[in-house]
Amino acid sequence: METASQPGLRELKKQRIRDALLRAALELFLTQGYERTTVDEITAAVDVSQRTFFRYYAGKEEAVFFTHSVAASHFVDAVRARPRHEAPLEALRQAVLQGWDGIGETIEQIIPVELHLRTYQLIESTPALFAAHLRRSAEVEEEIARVIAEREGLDVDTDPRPRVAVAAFGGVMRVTERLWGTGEDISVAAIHELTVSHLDAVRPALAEKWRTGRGGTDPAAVE
Amino acid sequence: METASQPGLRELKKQRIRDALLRAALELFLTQGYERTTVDEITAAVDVSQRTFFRYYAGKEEAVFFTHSVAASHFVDAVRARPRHEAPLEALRQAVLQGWDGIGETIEQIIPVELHLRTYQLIESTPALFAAHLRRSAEVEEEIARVIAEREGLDVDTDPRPRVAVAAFGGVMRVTERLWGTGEDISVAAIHELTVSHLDAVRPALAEKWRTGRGGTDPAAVE
DNA sequence: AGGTTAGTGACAGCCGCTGACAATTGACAA
DNA sequence: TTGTCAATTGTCAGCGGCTGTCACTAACCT
Repeated sequence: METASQPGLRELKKQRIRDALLRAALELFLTQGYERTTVDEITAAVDVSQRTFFRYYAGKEEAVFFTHSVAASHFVDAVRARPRHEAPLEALRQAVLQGWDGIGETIEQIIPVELHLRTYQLIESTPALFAAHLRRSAEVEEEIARVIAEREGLDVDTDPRPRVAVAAFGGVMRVTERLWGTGEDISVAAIHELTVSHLDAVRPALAEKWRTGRGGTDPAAVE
Repeated sequence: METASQPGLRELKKQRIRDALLRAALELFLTQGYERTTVDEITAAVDVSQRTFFRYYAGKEEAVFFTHSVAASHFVDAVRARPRHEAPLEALRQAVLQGWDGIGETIEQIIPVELHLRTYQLIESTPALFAAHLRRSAEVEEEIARVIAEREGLDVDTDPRPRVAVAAFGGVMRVTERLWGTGEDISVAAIHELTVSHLDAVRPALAEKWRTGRGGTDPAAVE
């Protein structure tokens, strides 16, 4: 139950193993593929027993999403920190962009950012991981919906708008991630740009008259 | 390679086994829970070998989503059949409602509709199934996005609007399903009503000024 | 009737994952 | 330092999902 006072040899060892397992797992997943990598291979690379792996991570899946969990909670915090005068969609937009831009500082303490960014490619190309990713995203969205409801002084169980807004936003974020993750350029700049252009396309996309504003670079179309 | 010409004894037997396995599986899943039901239990109930189950269904998961696949392709067809003058969102809305209202005729030929509707509760309460459901939905959405793009004479890879519109719409549909599937009333009427109210809440939810239109029953708020 | 082929059962085996227990090793006090 | 206690690990056994293989049975076709 210690945080940063006296790491202790025991705690240090644990941290080292946890980290080694994570790196070994990700590296193997990224080179051989997720399914083709067995837990035995991972533990062999770190020289611990298979059982030990499962003591640190609930399964292969959890290793893949370890850094994603960190990023997700940063995102939730970012939404909470947005000024109240911002409209919900605007707050979400800023929080996401903020999350991406700060992904370096957030993740680098655990693993090289590049490794983290590559996991998106892995996730998008591995059905089982893609499914898990969507499920996790859904959980985050439920949390965000409650935050938004609180911001606006609403009850999530009475007013559908918080969940609806977050669901629509989340849907767009996921197509954005997918396009980015299946493309070649996995840079932060690329995801930032894609996010902006997709969010700018939301209102035009929901409008009746698509023939009006062309493409996704038209900012104030409709309404 | 036959369709409906001469069923043949062989084909009949296969159909009987496929159906028996499906019913047994769903019934067991719904009574004992998905994870707590083993394939051996399912095959024991039908009196075939475990191996045979895997010859008909890729896994337990596929059995759960068997009828969902049928419903999904009906939905895609419905979108294709919508008149071209309808705005994308309107076409999607009509197609979904149409799909729900006709779910009886669609599914009843395979299993009792009630069994199908109950699978939603199972899916929403089983993380592994929920994840799989989201993944499948994402696949359908990609297909729908292409249909919408074609309707509007656009290129999905150039204009972000088709995917964005479908993603936002899909996100809302999934929160709708979730609310419905975790509630008590799993009637078709209930999902129809929830769908309508959530879709009506989309535009208000994406507006800047939430303080204006209250709740999700305000039809023409904003814009 | 008899050869062909589809479909099944039986068996072996891999892999993810879990429970149980013994062995090891760090933490802490005498 | 040394002994005790508690935390961590390795080992072993086993379940369940899933797959490959192969012999066997039963439907199909002439």
